[in-house]
Amino acid sequence: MLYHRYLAEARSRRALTNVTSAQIAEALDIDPTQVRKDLGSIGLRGRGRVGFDAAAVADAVRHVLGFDRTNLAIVVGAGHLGGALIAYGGFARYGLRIVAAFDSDPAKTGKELAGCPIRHTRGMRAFITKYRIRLAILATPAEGAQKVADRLVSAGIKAIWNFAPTRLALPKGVAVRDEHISLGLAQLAHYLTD
Amino acid sequence: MLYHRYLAEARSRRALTNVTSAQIAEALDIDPTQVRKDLGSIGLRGRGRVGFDAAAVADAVRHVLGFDRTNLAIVVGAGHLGGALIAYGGFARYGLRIVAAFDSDPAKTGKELAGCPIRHTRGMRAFITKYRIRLAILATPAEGAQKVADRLVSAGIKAIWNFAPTRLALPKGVAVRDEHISLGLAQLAHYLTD
DNA sequence: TAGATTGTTAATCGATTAACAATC
DNA sequence: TAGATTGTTAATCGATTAACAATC
Repeated sequence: MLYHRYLAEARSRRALTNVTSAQIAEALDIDPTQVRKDLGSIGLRGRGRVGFDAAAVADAVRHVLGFDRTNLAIVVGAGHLGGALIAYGGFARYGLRIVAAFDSDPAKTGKELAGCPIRHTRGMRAFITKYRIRLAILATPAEGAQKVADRLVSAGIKAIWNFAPTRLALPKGVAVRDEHISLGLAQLAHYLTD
Repeated sequence: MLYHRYLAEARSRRALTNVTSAQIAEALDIDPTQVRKDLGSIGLRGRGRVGFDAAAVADAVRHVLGFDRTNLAIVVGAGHLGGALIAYGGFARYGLRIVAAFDSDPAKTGKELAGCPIRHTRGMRAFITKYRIRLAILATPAEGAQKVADRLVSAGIKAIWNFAPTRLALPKGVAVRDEHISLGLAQLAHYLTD
């Protein structure tokens, strides 16, 4: 949901206590009725002539999105992209804590990046088991991705955030979210050729 | 569209000459009728009992997506993420050619990364004008993003691929594609808390 | 009270799916 | 010819929008 970002921004700009469905709708470019329905569906009631309690909405949205619970995660693949994901501290406020990165290249392992240790993939399974990691961020090249994913799953990973530009075949019960960035590129390229 | 990736993969696996709407639908988990409609809408006709000419479909899709025309692009922000985007060579086959990167930190400028020169943002406007760049990839922190975007637009940029975790306000006529990665995270986090 | 805003039901719109004659 | 697959029209489904009485 997009509500989260809007609320975070709006509240930081000015300390507003109430927000109407019309305001949210305006900012997000959707229908006010839609906003009222969404908010209603997660148990929020507004007040006539006043609107919704901004803080309550923000909290409820955070809760629904799961951002108020911390998930431990590992990054696999400490190349440029993996490094970017590790170094970007912004995931913390979404409840994501990257506790380690793994790479098969000994030249990369043994160091730290932004406080995050980079280990060799040898120890990956043991680490996952030991810390009961359920979420893995896959930032390897496309080639090895499927193999790595299989290993992750067999070690107990329940959700994979896939940045490798390939489609993974995974058993049911494991959630995957493909971040195929090139799709966005397609839209822009299309626009430019008009 | 997702057709592109499927076709590229399918054709590399085995040299197939014909492909049926059912096959594509199966692989992409959509309805066969949908596939026939989409293909029909871009002028492709299939043949009864045979299907579609795989090569023709691949070409037409590439054309519609604009991947058969090369777009020059610059990256702004040569941090971890910017570096990842530069180093990842995969955009070339989508018709994107990153010709330079810009950063305001003198410690980063003057070098090359994967054959791509990293320059100081001072010279950005002149560069955009000189090479008639229309597409910019924004990989700065959220804070400076809006300012950078404004400068890009005033220099003639027509499309911005925004990786900065913020919403940009831009004039009409400039296309923006927000790559808010955290949305994917939200989905996964939600799954894990079930 | 008066009026803005909600919650919800009904209507519209579009997209997805089913059905089937036409085609190769 | 026989049969698989298409192209397209019709039906279904869901999501979005409009309308309006209830509420604060």
